[in-house]
Amino acid sequence: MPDSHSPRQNNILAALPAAEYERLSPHLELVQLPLSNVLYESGGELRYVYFPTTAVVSLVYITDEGESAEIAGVGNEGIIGFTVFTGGETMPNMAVVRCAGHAYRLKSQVLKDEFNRGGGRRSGALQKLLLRYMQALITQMSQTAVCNRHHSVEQQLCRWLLLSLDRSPSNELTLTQELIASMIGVRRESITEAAGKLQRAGLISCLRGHIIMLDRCGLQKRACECYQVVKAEFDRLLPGVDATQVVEPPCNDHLAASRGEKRATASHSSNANSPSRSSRG
Amino acid sequence: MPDSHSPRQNNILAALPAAEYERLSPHLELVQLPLSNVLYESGGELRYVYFPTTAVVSLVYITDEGESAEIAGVGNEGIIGFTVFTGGETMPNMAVVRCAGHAYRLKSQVLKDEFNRGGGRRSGALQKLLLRYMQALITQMSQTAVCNRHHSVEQQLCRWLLLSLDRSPSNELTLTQELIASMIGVRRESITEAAGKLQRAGLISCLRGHIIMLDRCGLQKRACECYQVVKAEFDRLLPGVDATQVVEPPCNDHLAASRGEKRATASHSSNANSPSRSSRG
DNA sequence: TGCCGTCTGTGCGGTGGTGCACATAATTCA
DNA sequence: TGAATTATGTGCACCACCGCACAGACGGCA
Repeated sequence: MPDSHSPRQNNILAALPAAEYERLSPHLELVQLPLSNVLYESGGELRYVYFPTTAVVSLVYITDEGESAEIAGVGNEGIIGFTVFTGGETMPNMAVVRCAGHAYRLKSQVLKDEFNRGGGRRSGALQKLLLRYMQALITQMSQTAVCNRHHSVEQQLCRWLLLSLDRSPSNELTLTQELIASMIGVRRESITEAAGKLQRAGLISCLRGHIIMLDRCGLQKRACECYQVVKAEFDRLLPGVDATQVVEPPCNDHLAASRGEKRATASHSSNANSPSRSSRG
Repeated sequence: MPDSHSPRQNNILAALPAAEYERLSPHLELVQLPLSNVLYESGGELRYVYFPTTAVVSLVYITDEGESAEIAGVGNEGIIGFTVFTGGETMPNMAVVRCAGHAYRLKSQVLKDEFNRGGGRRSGALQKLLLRYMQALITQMSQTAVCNRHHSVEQQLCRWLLLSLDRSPSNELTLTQELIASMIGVRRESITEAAGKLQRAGLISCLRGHIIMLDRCGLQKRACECYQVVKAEFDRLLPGVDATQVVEPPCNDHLAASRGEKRATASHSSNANSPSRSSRG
């Protein structure tokens, strides 16, 4: 909302100790990211890495048949362009701006140098932060895979909206159902139908490219577990500020705040327990 | 086939320069991994990391409803337990042995120390290798997500078989259709049906817990692009030996060897090269 | 040899999502 | 102000996969 920008609005940059931040700071460049802007293409190298502040970017894969699917989203908690420090340079997916906003960019080489710097035997704080973020990103991708396999469009829509709104400074998203459909990887009509249900239930309100969240708790109740799993891992792994930018009742009354004693039913550490897939629903 | 084991059968260990290998070597411990053995549970910490040689391990997530889905597989090209060096320690998924075999294990702390060592300003070879492997793993997870969304059970079965056989020293897999179903995340009957088709087409042969590949090229033709994408990234990112252990005609005649000019359809827009002029009101 | 447990194959109704066609509502623009 | 454009809502036939029930088939073992 405020017109003032600071790199510290990005959680990774915000968590850097002064010395490292000062080294990067002169190279950080504020850029505006309009909706649908492409930060890198499938197989394309990155001249810059991006630290979103208010923008949200999707990692998207397009199949040979032209179908699309979002792999993960990146907001002010993360960075676009990890291939720069993992060393592979390119990826088979692309990065598209899903929510317009701002980001700070940095020449890839600058990040690479700082990542490998880690003077002495203690590795640098930036490296530690980026590695932890990588793990959080992996969790998000894993959950996308699971969600794509097992959960309904409505559940996925709820998860997607919540994860997007967690990264948004307001209760509103500016994007069309068509765009959401291409992210979740289903028909536009399927989103219309699911959104209609949520609307009739008073959870959201849709108006030509604007979606307003009216009842966060309601959305959480309809979302699949994937939302909580991802959010919990982000909160656990990533430093400082809660990803949820807007102040809101935490709504944890009915949610398993103490997640983590799930398995156990299926298998025990010893061995020979094939992961069973018992009942459905 | 040979009864002799060596840590160098794992590609990461094989690619280590002598000095680093010698440091790790005394701590490497050969372990046998029977089918369905669980290396770590959801949310469980790892006392050891594992470098598979002949075993193949799946990262699997079990939903609250008891449904399972494989996130990625790890064979002799990789390592189980990356959370040790990303710093998060635990993950919401579990690691299960999908193909019985051997692996070398290493105390987590030893790996952590070596990872962070990187004496001087050049980071260590192990760190470089592990980071590149992370990227390959991420590609695999991404493709799992895409595949779960858009491709048929038959296509996914082909992909899964190929990726498993690439890591196997023979043309045969020892596992039941039930197990495959739990990995792909579908009913056992769906696998039976798809496998039946492949069998009638003469591509594979199934006999009570044994699957033999008869026609690799035929499988590749029926698999979705995901197999090629993952394999190409593994070949590109990971050092040395081709993951395919068995000598086999490469079968690249009909496959798009020159992948990489795909995207474009969805969105365009010039790259975010223009620094925002609103950088300060 | 015959029994039994496990693995594989098959049929059938049900359902969630698809692909298409088209109606209606909001926004832009002439 | 009206027309063109874009976004959303709805109906319908279709299909892949599900859940269930059950039949055969193979292998281990007494």
